[in-house]
Amino acid sequence: MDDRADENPPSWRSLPSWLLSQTAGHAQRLVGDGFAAVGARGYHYRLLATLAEHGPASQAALGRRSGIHLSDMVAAINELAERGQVQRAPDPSDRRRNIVSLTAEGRRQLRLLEKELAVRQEELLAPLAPGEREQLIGLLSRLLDHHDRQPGAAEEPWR
Amino acid sequence: MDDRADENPPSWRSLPSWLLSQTAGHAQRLVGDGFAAVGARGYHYRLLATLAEHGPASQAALGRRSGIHLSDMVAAINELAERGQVQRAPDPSDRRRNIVSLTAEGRRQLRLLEKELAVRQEELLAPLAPGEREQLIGLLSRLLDHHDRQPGAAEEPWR
DNA sequence: CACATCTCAGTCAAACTGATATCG
DNA sequence: CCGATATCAGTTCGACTGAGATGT
Repeated sequence: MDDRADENPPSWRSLPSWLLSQTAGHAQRLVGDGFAAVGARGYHYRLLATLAEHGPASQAALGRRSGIHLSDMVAAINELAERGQVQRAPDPSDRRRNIVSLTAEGRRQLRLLEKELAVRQEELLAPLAPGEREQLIGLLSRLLDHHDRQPGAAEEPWR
Repeated sequence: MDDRADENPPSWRSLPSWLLSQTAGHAQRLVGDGFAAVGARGYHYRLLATLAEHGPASQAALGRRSGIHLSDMVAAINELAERGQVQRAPDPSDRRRNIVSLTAEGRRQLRLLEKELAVRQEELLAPLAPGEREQLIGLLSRLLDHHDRQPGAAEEPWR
């Protein structure tokens, strides 16, 4: 009695914040599916990539660099260790620490993940021409830089 | 012994999918804070806006138009009803249905939310010039259109 | 003692699944 | 019996909080 062709786009559909969360949703689904196809999650990739870039590190340092919460590191590292992609070893010079390092298997997995990632970025940006992709990346980068540096700026007289 | 100035940006920071989810995160925080300042959530706004645009409707129809899951509608409508912003009444012509409609209070709240929303969009896009904002909106709209129409195209032979 | 590190347990928000009762 | 509607209960995922044990 009431629907079918009552699909006129809702008023909020062109709000920047809405566009961002919706496209981000699609992006996460695409990339998430890609990772899942290789039995991984996004944070696994971030962890492996961080290890490849900076070399072995304690869990705390890894957390700082990869932006993964310390409390989630335990489980994440366990998962990677079960699959033989990383290796945990006590730090002889500081017994509080576990030194986490990439294994050969981990390097192989990272290459797989990077391949998947590239495919999915392509899928994500499919409707855009090369120049437009650059534009988008540039605009988003500026937004991100701005808001990463101004965590809550202005507003409150802050304490 | 190992960090401090080891903050060179991670390799994935310029991936479109990463930029999207990070900026979307900031956007949701901004908008969410704005709504919270008036005691509301995002889905409250969507509900009120949908009612204002299409008029009174059953919960099922509301769900379809606002993109809110039926299973979440009960709670959402309860919350709005408690605040006197919407009103539930049985549909005389179909006793399965509740007809939900906006109250005067609901219209007032909607105006407040729209004002907050505008302020936060401005904050979100602060670093961009007017022309750039249009560019961004255009590019994101095209991505969203594309992926909304191709829910997962190809792949599975669908059932 | 203050502080860093690792671990575990629990919260929260948003989107989703499944089951049930009711009604047309 | 099929299908839509409303409700309730539970799950998943990510990001986060808090508390603890251990070590420097």
